[in-house]
Amino acid sequence: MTGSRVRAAKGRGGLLRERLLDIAGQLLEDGGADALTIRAVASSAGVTPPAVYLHFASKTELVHATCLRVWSSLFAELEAVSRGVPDPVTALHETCVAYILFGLRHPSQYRLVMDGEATEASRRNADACFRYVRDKVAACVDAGVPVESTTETARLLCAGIHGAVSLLIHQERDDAWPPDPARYATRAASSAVHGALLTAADASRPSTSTVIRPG
Amino acid sequence: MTGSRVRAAKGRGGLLRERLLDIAGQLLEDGGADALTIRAVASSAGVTPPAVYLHFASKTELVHATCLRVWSSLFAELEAVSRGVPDPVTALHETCVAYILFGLRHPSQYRLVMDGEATEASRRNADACFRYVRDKVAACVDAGVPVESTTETARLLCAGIHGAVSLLIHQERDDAWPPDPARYATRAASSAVHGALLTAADASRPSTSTVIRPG
DNA sequence: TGTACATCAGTGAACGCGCGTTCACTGATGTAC
DNA sequence: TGTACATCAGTGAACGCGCGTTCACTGATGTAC
Repeated sequence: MTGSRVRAAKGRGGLLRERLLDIAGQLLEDGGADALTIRAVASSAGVTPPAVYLHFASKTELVHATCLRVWSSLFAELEAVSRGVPDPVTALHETCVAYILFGLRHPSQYRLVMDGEATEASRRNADACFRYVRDKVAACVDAGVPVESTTETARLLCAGIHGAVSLLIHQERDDAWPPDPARYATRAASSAVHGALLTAADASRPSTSTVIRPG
Repeated sequence: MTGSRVRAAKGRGGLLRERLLDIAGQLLEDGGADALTIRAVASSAGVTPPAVYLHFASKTELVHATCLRVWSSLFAELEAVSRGVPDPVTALHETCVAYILFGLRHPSQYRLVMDGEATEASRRNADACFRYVRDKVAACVDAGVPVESTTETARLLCAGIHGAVSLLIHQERDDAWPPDPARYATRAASSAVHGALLTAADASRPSTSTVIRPG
């Protein structure tokens, strides 16, 4: 319903495709996954529903393409943040902070790619994301951080940072909570990194005697 | 479509209500939240859709009642597990393990109450669950475990255990992964407990020098 | 003990809704002669 | 340079689907007399 749309020139049909993806991302951000319908996207683009099928074979493909964009921007943010950080554990921590902040900034997008149905491509991207974190963990191991299994450590770490995002996204967003997203992300990332590395180094279960260390 | 159903006797209309809730839980477990429709529940109970409205004012109320059951069983499992564990950190750890195992055993139920839309009652139950964990943390603090903020520690902990469940639920369930859910739950719980307590005790960010401790 | 009646669990058919998708079409535009 | 034509972006109307929900009804059953 964006009123006066001019029809694309002859070779330029692909322009609408990009526009539809922009709009899909916006609808997702504004109204969540339920707002992402063929009709809403078309209407928002000032076009009729069948026009969408000129560029996407089905709704599934439209959603799929939207997910790919989300993954791309996540990867871009992750890669930007740890560039030039020499200490590998610090770099890992920064990566986790960036991950959490991305999730908090784009809750609907995050939900779509993480909680949405597991298509083949979404699985591949989640895998790539996991491998990215695992590589960061491997760099820590190379630097002398003791872990039993790099893969398991990365798994624990991913669980921690995903949980930090997920818990916040799926709950109270109305109050003044969190008061400071950056602080929350930092502490949650610290908790995930410390927890994963400590657990990976030492298989003992926590008890009062293991967590109270004489200062 | 359970064929030969006998109609309830005169004062016994409430029996169908319980039956509908049993079936709703089963549908949820078998087919996820999308499978939980008025028509499916009715059909599964051998009854017509309007009969459901004799016991629930709307679909929302049916879902709501189903959620209450999930919360109840989660609380019951949590309370059973730490009974009689003297060491408070061990009790906290056992609680986390039980939480994670519950989520892994009932993925669809877990998703419904955690990822579903935040109704007032669902928020109240999530709050109760959080307070339960926080009380366990408080017991650790009473025993001498140093934390800056009990509430924040509990928050980090909940993020960790929720993430452990969520990550596993939303992904690869086909492969032989996890090879051993009990082991996964134990390690993820250790990671969450260690991470939360360590981060709560020491606000420094992780770096290589802080995680490599001379053995 | 027999019968009329109010009660209540459940039925059957239909409603409107938004959805994804299809199909025959239209009309502007670049291109070949 | 002018014109016929193939191409291609998009339209308009309609389809079937499953959903939640409504409404008038039916028929068994416990109860009052």
